Amino acid sequence: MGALCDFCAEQRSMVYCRSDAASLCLSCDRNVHSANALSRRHSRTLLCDRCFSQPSIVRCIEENVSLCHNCDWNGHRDSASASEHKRQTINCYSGCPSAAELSRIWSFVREFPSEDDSNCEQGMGLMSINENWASTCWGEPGSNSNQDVIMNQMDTMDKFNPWIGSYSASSANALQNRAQQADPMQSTAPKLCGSGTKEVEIRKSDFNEDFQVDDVDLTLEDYEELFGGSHNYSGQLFDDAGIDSFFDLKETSGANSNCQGDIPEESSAGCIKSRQQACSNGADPLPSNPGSKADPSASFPARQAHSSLSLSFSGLTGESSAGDYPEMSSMLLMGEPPWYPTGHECSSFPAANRDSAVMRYKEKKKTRKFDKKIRYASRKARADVRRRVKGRFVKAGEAYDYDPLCQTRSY
DNA sequence: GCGGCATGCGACACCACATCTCGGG
DNA sequence: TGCCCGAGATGTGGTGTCGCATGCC
Repeated sequence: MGALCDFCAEQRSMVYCRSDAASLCLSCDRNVHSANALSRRHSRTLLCDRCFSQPSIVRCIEENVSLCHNCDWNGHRDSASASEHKRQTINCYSGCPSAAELSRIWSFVREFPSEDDSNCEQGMGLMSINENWASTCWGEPGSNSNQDVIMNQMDTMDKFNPWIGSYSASSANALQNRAQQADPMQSTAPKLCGSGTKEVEIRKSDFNEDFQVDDVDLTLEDYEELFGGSHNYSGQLFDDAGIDSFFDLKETSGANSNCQGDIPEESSAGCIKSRQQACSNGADPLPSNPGSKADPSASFPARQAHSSLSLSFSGLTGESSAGDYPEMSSMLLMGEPPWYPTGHECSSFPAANRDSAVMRYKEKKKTRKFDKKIRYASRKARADVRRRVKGRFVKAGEAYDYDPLCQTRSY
């Protein structure tokens, strides 16, 4: 039995709307997202069958369950047999499709009740089933945002798999190995990376494209700051205090760590906090002014030189975009590929645990600071359709310059 | 090195009103 | 104890404004 619908609290929730941060039953999903043109653009996907709290990104054919990235990763990473499970990416959708349409795009789900579509104002006219989107397609494809990076990665995953729109753990591992083996800053030679089921040739140019190196936000140095100081503390990452306690530890011990030798005198937590502020800026992920506060690499020249793995993960981070792309922030976290730097002197940290810790840390940080939480969806819906003058709400009936129900704005 | 100016960016106020909360009957 | 009612508080999003930080001359 899954979670109840966040809206009616009666029906079992089936889909997850990231824009509303809500799990909804199909009926409420259609009602809520047929309210206006804006809400119709919300991208939704199936709810994870395991945690019932995150949007699912893949369908495990073997287990016949839809899984979010976290549950997928946790459920398939360890067992050799489980890792070979065939998984199919789950498309998201917008608009207010009928049950039949949903059944068409999610053919594996047999639970869609047939409902009358009459309550949808414009029905399928505005519906856009994003067949070509990967499971991490929150937002509009083609926009210059972090999700493109995710899309690239998902596309990359598909390349490793003979059947379109799906991937297996082996291919994910291949991608991971690809990230681990390729040194984008130096080597350009092709490398072979065994996937377990298929060998693929790794071209560094592809790798670089996927990584969006220039899009600086959270670099691997952050990871080193977070987890690289002394991995003897790894166990403490998994207690309730999570990464926060780790910060405390690092503040007291980081100076003596091999990995912290080049760190400026300010505390690691302080560094990260300042970076978060800079990253949360997000309005201009590519600051035109090098050396500005939004350029973390410029703030840490010593550490930049310290690590040859100063790749940017900016496109994958939640904090970089949560403010600007709230509807996709969580998805970014969940969709983050399970790679991480290896070969570093401090990389004795178990890889899987480390990835899990990173994910948990980001999730916690997101909910703590960067995700605007909509407490009352009804009020949001009301505000979405309320008319404004220069951004201010106006009385009903008064002249207005912004009609949210109209696609084109007049100023 | 210092001051003035320009620029960029974050924080915040503003607006209406449906909804929520809470105390009293 | 539970219900009802009314007053007050709350929250919602787009835009403009202000102040601070930074860079340049």
